[in-house]
Amino acid sequence: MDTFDPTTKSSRTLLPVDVTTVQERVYQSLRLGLLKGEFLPGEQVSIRALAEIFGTSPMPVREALARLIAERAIEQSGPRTLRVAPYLASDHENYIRVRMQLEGYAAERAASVPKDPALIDRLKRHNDSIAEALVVRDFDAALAGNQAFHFELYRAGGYPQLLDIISTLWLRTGPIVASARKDEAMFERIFNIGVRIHDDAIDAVARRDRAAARWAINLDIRSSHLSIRRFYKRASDEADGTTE
Amino acid sequence: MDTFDPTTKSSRTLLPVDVTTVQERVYQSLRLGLLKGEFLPGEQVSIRALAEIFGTSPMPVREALARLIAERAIEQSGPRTLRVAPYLASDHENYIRVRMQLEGYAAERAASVPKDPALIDRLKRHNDSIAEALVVRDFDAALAGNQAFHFELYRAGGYPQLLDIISTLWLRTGPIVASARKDEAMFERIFNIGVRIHDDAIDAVARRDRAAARWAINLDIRSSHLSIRRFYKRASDEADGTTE
DNA sequence: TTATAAGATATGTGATCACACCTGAAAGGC
DNA sequence: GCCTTTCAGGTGTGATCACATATCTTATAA
Repeated sequence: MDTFDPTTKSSRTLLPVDVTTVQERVYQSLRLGLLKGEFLPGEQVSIRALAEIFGTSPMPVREALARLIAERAIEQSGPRTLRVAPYLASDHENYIRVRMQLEGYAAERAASVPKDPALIDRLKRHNDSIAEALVVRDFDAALAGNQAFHFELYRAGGYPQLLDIISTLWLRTGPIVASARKDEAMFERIFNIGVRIHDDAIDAVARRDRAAARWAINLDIRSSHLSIRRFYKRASDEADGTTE
Repeated sequence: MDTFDPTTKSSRTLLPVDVTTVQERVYQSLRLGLLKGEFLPGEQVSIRALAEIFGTSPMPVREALARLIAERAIEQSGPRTLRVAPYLASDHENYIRVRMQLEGYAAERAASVPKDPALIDRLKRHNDSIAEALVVRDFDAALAGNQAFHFELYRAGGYPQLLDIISTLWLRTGPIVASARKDEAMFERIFNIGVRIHDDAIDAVARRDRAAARWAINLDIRSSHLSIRRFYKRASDEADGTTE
């Protein structure tokens, strides 16, 4: 057998090269960008412009965008125009309700799993990282920590399929939440409240109290939603004021 | 103004031509095929082969498949191989649980909406169409009627977003359910039971009994699931028997 | 100065080609 | 006869080109 067996030559320190497809990397990059708030809701995107940024041909971008369109993170606003899903008050309200159902259920599941001290520890660390990010006003890190906390919790429930659906919902609402960071004071307040609610959620999981876990997560979703809705309401009011 | 105004010339009887994109039609066609059971779970699909069937270039098929991959209806089983999502017992079990959460919630919502006799009438018609299809053993029609019934119900809940998520779940489990039709006796039994459960669901909606509506839909999902799981169990047992 | 029209630019969509790679069967050697 | 090798066909992937059309800019005329 003259084939190369990586296990016998592990001393070589040759790391496996990134073998994923270009399209996949573009997709992941766009996905991360959407979650980090690098795109504004309703912002128009162009295949060629993105291809230029990524340094690829338009082809991989096209397929990545096709996937994002299927996930409703990108939408076709016209015959030949693509844009990030915009903020629509009533639509967003519905997404929040669905998220409460799904994420509440996932939290319930996480709380009914056998006790896992390591899980509790990881959740606490994620939550601490949010608090630490807030004191240095690093909102990118706070956002990332929040996401890490929630998905750590949902992953504990043990449904990869459920996690999958939840993550597409985060992708849709991602730009909307992230771009509310323009109001730093509000953003800070959201996360300060969030950290406390997360503590309650951690307690609930530690006590294996399913109802309390669901309740905490639903409160977390709803409370941040209320602030964000107010943010967009104010923004649209101001826009009305300046145009007339 | 020399532009053509369709409203002033409506007497011409010229119907608006289908202006949708080729990619969109291919996508819808594949989607319908998956739901109708024209693809087997785990069946390998090829871009070029499908393009030949549709009479297009590979391009629109590529993008349509990219969308279906994002919806997890098609998956990449190898470096350069695409296939319809296969049946995996544990995965399917999880999908059923998620479906019960989501569709149960949608049914609950439909039952809490103001009374709508027209809705009840449409639901009854869909359910009758299943029963009628069964007596002539038209399983395609029964499958379509079942789908029409469920989505009519969920649509009544008034969450387009929720409907959207549910429909992607149906797309994933579609080939699995549809190809169980090979066992006609079992398929007939599933739908005979289903029709009765649907009656209960209709009653629940008419009475605006949210809990009963959720219970009926969950029973419908679970009961058909149990039969289908047994079908695949038997199929894999037989496969084991023939190979050894 | 304003409104209209014409041109330039940029858009997604579809087709075609090139490529690396995997999988199959057939041909060769033991 | 059985194993190995080789080669042909088919695969998704990426790049490039052509096209119709929407949008924005600029020039022209009132």
